Amino acid sequence: MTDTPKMDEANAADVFAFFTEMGIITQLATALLAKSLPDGVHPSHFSILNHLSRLGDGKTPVQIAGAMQVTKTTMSHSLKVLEDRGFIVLKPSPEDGRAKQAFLTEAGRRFRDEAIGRVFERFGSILEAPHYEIMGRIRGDLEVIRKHLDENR
Amino acid sequence: MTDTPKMDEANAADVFAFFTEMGIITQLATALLAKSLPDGVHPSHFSILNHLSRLGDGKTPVQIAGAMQVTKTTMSHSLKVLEDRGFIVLKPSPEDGRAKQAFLTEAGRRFRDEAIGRVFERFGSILEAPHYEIMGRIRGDLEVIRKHLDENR
DNA sequence: CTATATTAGTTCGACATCGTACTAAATTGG
DNA sequence: CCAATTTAGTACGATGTCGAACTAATATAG
Repeated sequence: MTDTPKMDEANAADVFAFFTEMGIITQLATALLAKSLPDGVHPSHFSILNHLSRLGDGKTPVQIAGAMQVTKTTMSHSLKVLEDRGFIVLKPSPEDGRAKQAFLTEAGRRFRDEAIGRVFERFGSILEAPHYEIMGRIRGDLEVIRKHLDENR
Repeated sequence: MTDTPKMDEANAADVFAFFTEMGIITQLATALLAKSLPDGVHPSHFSILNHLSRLGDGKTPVQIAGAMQVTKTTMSHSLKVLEDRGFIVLKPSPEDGRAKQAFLTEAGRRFRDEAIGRVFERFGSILEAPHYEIMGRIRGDLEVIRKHLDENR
């Protein structure tokens, strides 16, 4: 009576279809985002800039890596790219000798603001009212799934 | 009066949250899938085997690439990996001199069947009734979004 | 029919991402 | 306090993915 609800064939098909759908949507959206960005700026780079802009800079690479759900190895590489482009600067943390902190430069902030304009424009020209409705409506459901997966990885 | 519904700041936040949520879920699910597979077998490889098993083999690389939403370059590489592992064989198409066809080998079929067992086991041990309910319920909504993005890329 | 355009697949170079292994700094336990 | 452990970041190699350019085969147009 205390059985964990087993995944049967019926569920399995739904689960599979669900994650497939998720993957394809993510991939299409990422491609769309990539089209809105100048050559050489990867969507992941934009995400980092956007993260620093929205939630404040001064974060450490490990913190950003955690937020972006990538390994610190990847973040180390991405931050180097952003630094080479002059969009961020990395300073040693005054509080922790091991850590660094990432700060947006003026150029980085400007780039992010301009890019987000183009991103909104492109997505806005494609999405229509029913899609906004769906996105708003199922957001809570997605959050439930995401949190559960995150807690059980 | 015929304005395309503009994306305003309110929508924008929802849209952003939506795609962020989608990306994270996809990434967590992919990581979970990767954990269910033996070393050296990438989730994308498994997806190809699964596709051939579910929808029938004999498909051309371009067809598979379309279904998996990757470029034919990527598919060419992936199929080579699968062929090297003895999971598929590529034969020239008898109907089109340019094309090839991918067929599952016995080993490939066996591998897929065993892998999907482990995948179901792992996902089944994590997902619970409410999650199945959500997945089934919002599947149609996701399909709407996916189709629309697919038609407008 | 023949020239042109399209399509299937590969090759090549670039790059994001990851896992492993390493160094240095901080934290914890005895 | 000191040793052992944990944590932040980097270096390196492997691999999945992509875009551009190419070849060969098919389809189309005149």
